Amino acid sequence: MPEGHTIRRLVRTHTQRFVGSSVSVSSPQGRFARDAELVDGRVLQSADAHGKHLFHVYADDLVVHVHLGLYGKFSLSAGEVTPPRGQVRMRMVGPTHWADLRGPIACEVLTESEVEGLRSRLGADPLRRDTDPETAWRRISRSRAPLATLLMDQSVIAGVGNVYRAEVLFRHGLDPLLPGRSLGRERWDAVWADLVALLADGVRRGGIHTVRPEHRTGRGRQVYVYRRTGRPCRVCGTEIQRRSHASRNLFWCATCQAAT
DNA sequence: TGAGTATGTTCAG
DNA sequence: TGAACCTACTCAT
Repeated sequence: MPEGHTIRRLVRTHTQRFVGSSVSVSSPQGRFARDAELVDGRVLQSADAHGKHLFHVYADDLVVHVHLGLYGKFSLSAGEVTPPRGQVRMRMVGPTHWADLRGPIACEVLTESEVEGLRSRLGADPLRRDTDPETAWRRISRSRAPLATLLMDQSVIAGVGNVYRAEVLFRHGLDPLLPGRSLGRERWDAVWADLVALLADGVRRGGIHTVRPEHRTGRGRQVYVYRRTGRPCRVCGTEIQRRSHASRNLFWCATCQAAT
């Protein structure tokens, strides 16, 4: 699930397997071929992420920028490099491992200054230590837009997607349609702290698990409301609701999330 | 095997 | 607001 935690895990993996080594970069599919030539054979200096954006920093001010979008996926393999299967946008071959990227919405080479420009348009990232949540609070506390819109706005908070949005609103009993400026400072502080903890947990576990121990039932997906339409709320038993909000699915419990 | 659906973003109208 | 991008998974047949 490519929300912020997925990208952060890629940073970790790519740092372990490729950083410090010369990497062969190619585009079997062809759509990244011209840019791949710019970095092919260079040493990967670092990997980084801001929200859902992934950056591979090579020597000479060249950065591969990847955004997975809805479908994008990296695979990682060790040992013998096999012929590409399907549409491989970018292939990276390091000394011990190789990775294939399929279906991203963005895969391009940028300069450091272009990366700065891109990052300046992104909001606070709960997974970055250097992030400033005050910038997000300023936007939210002045906005008439509903929390459901603000939480998914990458220029407000970077890295939160539809699953974390639905789950964090539930965990704080917040009506998704509550205007940002009605939230209040204390509740915002709690929501932000929870996002930091939830995304960090997602990085550790490689999946989104948001249900507190006292509400868990068996195994399987551990979420409160995301894609649980019509099923009973884990807390109060009310049927989980679904509606389309700005062309995205929004899930919530009308009983637990009635707070105004 | 095929239909339906999805975690995201951008752009046209 | 809807289409496009173009991949993988689940479920029904």
